[in-house]
Amino acid sequence: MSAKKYNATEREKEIFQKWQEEKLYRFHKDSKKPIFTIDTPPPYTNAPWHMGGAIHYSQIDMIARTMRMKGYEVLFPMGLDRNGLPIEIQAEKEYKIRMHEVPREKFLQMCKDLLDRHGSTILNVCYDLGLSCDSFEWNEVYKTDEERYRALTQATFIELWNKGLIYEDDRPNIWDPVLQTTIADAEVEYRESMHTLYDIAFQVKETGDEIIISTTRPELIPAIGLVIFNPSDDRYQHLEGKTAKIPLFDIEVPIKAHPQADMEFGSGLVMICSFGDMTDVRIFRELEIPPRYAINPDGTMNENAGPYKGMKVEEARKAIAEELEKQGFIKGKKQIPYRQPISERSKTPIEFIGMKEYYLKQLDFLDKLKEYANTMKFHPDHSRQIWIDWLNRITVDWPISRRRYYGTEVPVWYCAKCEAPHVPEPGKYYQPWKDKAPFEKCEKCGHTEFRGDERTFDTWMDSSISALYTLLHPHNERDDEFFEEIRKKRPNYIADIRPQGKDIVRTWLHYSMLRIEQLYGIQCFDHAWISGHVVAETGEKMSKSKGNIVRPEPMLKKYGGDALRFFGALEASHGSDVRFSESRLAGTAKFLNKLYNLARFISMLPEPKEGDEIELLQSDHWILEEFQRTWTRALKGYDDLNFHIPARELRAFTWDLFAAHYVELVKNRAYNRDGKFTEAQANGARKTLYSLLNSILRGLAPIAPFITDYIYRELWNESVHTQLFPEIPKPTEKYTEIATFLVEFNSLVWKMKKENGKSLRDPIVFATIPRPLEPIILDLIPMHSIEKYEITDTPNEDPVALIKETPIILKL
RNA sequence: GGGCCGGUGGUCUAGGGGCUAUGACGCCACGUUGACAUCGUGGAGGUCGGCGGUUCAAUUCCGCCCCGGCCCA
Repeated sequence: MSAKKYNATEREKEIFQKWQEEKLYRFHKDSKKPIFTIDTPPPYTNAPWHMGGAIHYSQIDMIARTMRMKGYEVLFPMGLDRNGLPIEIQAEKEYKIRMHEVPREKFLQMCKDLLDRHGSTILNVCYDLGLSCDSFEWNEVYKTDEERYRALTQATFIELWNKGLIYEDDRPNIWDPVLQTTIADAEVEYRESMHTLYDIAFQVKETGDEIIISTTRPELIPAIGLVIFNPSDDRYQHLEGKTAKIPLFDIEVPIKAHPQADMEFGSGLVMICSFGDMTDVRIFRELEIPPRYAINPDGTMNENAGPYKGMKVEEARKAIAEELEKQGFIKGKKQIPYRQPISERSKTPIEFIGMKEYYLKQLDFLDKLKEYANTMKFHPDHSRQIWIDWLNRITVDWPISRRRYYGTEVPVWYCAKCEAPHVPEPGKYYQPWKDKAPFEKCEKCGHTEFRGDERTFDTWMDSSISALYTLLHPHNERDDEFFEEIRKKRPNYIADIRPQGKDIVRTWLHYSMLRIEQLYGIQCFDHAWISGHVVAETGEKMSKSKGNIVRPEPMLKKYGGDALRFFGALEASHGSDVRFSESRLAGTAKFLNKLYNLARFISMLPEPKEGDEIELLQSDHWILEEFQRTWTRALKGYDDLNFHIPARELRAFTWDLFAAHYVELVKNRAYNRDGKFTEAQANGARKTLYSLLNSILRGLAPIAPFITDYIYRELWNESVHTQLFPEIPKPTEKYTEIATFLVEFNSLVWKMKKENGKSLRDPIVFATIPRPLEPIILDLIPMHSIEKYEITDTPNEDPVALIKETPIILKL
């Protein structure tokens, strides 16, 4: 360790290489240690990461390393998520095509090419961060679009099919007109914007009275099914059972009282159409009114819209509003804020359209899941509520089929004659849109020809079994024996922990819990570790449109993986968002340099060997006790998987107390050039320095794995990552006063010498030293070159006042 | 409208009934002290979002309000 500076990026590359060669993080399934399994989120491969991905995954790595240092054999796989809509959208953009207009095979290839391109960019960041996934060394990174994985998705589908949990139904679904597919309610988000609210005049057929109905969507007038008012709305009681005549279109619909009508909204009369929103869907179903669609799946108006047929929804809205206005039906217009439901995939407004789709039952499982929401451990605990809130608002089963190409195929064939559905044996990967049906003849009618289903699954059907896949394939090879064993060891859950972002609780976490409950009747996870977002320094989301995206690569190049990891640990108080700031990142790099130089100093001293005489002085006992206190707090943070605490505690101890005061205090003794101390006493200081450095390195290893390993190997020829956390006795609480007094005393001495233009080595002729520092007097005297001193007491028992009032007299 | 999280020096943040309110970044001044200028020492900078309440004592607990973020109607 001769270099004055620690060149992080250079060293880190070498160290990572060494880890690979040594297969340091290999998961040994036959290990005697208890096993801990992590369901690593396979990052989605449609775009490179911003800082968020880098920080998030380095924290997940801290979980793995923490558990290893606690004595567990850790299964920490790595995968790449490659299925589903996001990559399809990316491909459409990149190649400027529409999926449905390209041959299926060709489109699949386009997606694959893009996925391969982005995948390696992400993995390179993982290497630079020093992630300790087994997969890196063995080229075992799994991909959710490989045959093995898709075969498992299909096998679980078939199993649930056989259990009767899957059904097909033709009902209004949330429809993305741009992507031309059904989506799930978990894939809907909202965009707040101003919309025009039109007050439209309808006529009561029986009386000829005019009634006013307010709507933001006049284009849905041809799809109207009925008009409702609130049962307790006195203004409209007389309308019950009457009929409304619709302007422009020759339609008459009933008027009814219904509690869904909001008396405060517009006139209090509401038109119910097929379909404007989920409420419309519910009311149509409840009152058994046949739907009258006005919008086609491609987002244009159909023949029910009469002259507006063929127009896009927005065009029709405008045209119909204009016509209503022209004919005098518009009685009022105003701009109102409106939360428009949009597809989180295409970011465009959704419609409700009837389609035959497959559904996975989830309503029947909500009670059980709510139970799990209470028994599963959440980090931080309050993130539990995110899932509970979602569980409480689920009202429909999960539509799982998608009219898209790049995904796991729905493994169903239909009899070409009687349409009876057939599912194959689980275990193989099926592509019904191109494979020959694996059936001789129809079970129902005996016909021998089949038609394969052309749809794929919602990509969460794949992602929601990642915990299962990684346990069944501990090295990305099927291993049923291992799976059976681990199932026996932990009868109540599948994987130990799911780390993930808070934004996908209602999807990834929810669906994972649902699937494993359906397949095995148990919790998927013992722990859910939910992290916040990494946002820009201003607190805003990082987004392309704002142009505030920070890529991790340049930061890694400049400051190194340890610094970025340490920054993440320091800034992410558990569960809260992290504001990225380059200047503070640079600040953590400084600490790593400090740690390096501290180690460099210690390494220049001889390390006492076994058999050497060693005498610890009270200074040594004091700093050991201080570390005990620090480590107790740090370990508590590790126990909670809240890395902010050990990062903060260990940095403060290492820099502000150990390096700044203890090292200065015992320097003379450790060198012992003038022989003022016995060799045993000198060894006491050296021993303490070495043993504390050792503990600090092990304590920091999960957070800064590169530099701690580099130093540890230099000094002890072993990897820090095969060690355990320090075993430290409970703090003795014997020297609780020294730190405060020492810091204060040193500060005073340094200040006085400085004010008097003296060098720190210049002697102090006479000093009075407060009583609490008496135990460390042997080191304190040479530290400040004190020639004569006196110990002073003070009548005041308050330690703070004591320092102030104790006359520390210094004569220079 | 409801829920959750948060509001602490210029910026970011720790803490949590009584210490002189923590640390980082930035700023100012000085400085080669046997590991370290990615350093050291010293310094300036805060009515801990607002208003009430509980208490001998509130930045901390309670209520209301304001502001920000996220989620949901």
